[in-house]
Amino acid sequence: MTNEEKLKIALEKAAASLGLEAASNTIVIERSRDTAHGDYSTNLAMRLAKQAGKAPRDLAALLAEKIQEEAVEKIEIAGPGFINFFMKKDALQNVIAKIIEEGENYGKLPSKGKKINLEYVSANPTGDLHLGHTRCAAVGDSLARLLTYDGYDVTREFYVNDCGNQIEHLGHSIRARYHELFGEPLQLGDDDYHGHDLIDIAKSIKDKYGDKYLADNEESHDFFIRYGIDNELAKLKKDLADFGVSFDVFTYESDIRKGGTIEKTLDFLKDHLYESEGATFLRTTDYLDDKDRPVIKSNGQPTYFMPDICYHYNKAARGFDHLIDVLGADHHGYVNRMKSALMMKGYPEDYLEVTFVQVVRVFRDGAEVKMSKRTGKAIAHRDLVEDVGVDAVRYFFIERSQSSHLDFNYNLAMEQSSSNPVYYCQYAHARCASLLNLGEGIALDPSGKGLNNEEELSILKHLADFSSMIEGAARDRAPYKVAAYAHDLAEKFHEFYAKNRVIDRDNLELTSSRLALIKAVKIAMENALGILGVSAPEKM
RNA sequence: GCGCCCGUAGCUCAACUGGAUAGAGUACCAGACUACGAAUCUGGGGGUUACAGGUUCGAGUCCUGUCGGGCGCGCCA
Repeated sequence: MTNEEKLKIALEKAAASLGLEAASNTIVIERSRDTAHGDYSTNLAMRLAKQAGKAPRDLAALLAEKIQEEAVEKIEIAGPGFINFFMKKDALQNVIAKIIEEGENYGKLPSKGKKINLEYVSANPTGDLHLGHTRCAAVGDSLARLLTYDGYDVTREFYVNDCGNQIEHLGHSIRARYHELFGEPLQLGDDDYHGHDLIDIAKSIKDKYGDKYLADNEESHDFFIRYGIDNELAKLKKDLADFGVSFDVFTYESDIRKGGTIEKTLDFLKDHLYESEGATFLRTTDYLDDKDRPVIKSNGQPTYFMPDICYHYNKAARGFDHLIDVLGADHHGYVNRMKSALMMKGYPEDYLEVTFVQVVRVFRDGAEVKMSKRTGKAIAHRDLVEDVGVDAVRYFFIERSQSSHLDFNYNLAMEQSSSNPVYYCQYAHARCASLLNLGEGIALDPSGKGLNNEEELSILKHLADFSSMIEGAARDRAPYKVAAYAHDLAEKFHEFYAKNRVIDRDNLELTSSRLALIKAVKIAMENALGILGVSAPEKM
């Protein structure tokens, strides 16, 4: 049981003994920001003051008297009525043995027995990844690792849109480049893809098949599309894999559509459909939406929304307890219509959760670079990773809450890549490794004996908070909190290192304790960086 | 015009979901390696939390309005 839980129970009992009602969810235990305010604090007395008909400070004193909890060293009343808890040190020191024993599993929470489907990136296979995808990939992948740590059974999924207009344009664009290679003038429309990567694809077709597909017939039409999708998807997979991002399942829209799924789904939804101006609309306003949405265009073709409904029904049918989509914030209008569609099939409103990743605005050479796959002007994910490195890029995109807008200065990122805070964390890890190497042969003492100074206690407290940090970060879908934790840990370690000598051959007892502490820090750092998808090097 | 997100130090962002003196990084200034890695540490300046009201013991956080920015507004995806 964590300290927070112990204190909650003790407070609940204390309140009850005074005849006050304190539901456990109204009891908030916080880590004190200032060490002068002890280890934990609660505002309970202030919240119950009205109910008790007493001044907050007086009530706090009464509560404090009634609290019985062994791990508490002393209690103080402070400020407007805070109750501050000072915990006994021995419980804190146990954390070292626990970390060393559990190793890479330290901080992992027991299985919740719940399956989550997490979909992220799902970039269309029509061109290279840009920095918006980079942020979604970093956030989605870290979120998957974080939720796994928190005890969920996570399936990582990528949805491949291999149907529709964009794909037609892809096929047409490659065909145009292919014809260009045979000396014909380039014929690209406004809606086609102008990126130069398609030239390489066209060249590879010419190398492999010569002039076989110059004829304008159905076979060559389908060939260019198929070849384009396969090549673009292979590139996406490689770029993501090089970025440390992988998926358990790739679901193709073309597979979803097989077997008349769209027709069957329309039939299922028939009570929610109506015709207007030749098109078919879904009455999503009966649920959460502010407008009804077209599912079949007046030309008889389904809109993008229709197969998306089928896809989400498909995910739901696979037995997940919860669905999470990580989407760019420009899709926010999409969430209510999809939730509505799921509710038509009987799923609760919160079955589908959408985590939005805010747009990245990119500045280079003082001007904003607008995202555009068509014109090929956007900054490519691959170029950034090559220029700055995987660890620095991942840290940069995970460091801040994904819900905040991010202005990304490309020139600055290049200049500052060597001062990226990720190295601060990695350096702490490498220092730990170095110390453990130097101290090889000295037995580690994980009892925590003799670790009493300010820096040591500060590290111990932080280490003990690992699990509650995981819980909070997972609950808030906030991998950036793991980055903040890693940075804090590094800071506390560097501070300790600067003020204390670890290896002292004349004091082996303390050295043994400190080396065990170092070992624990190293493990915690490696686990935290692992969630971020950042490496933990032994040397730098 | 309507809806969603946002506005915090020169810049990029935090603030444990309403708590105590609003914190980090970066940039700038001044210090610290003849003992374990200076990719580090110590100290300093830098704020009317866009603005104006309101709610209460307490507001960067909640409510209303104003200003400013981004995104989205039935047959593009």
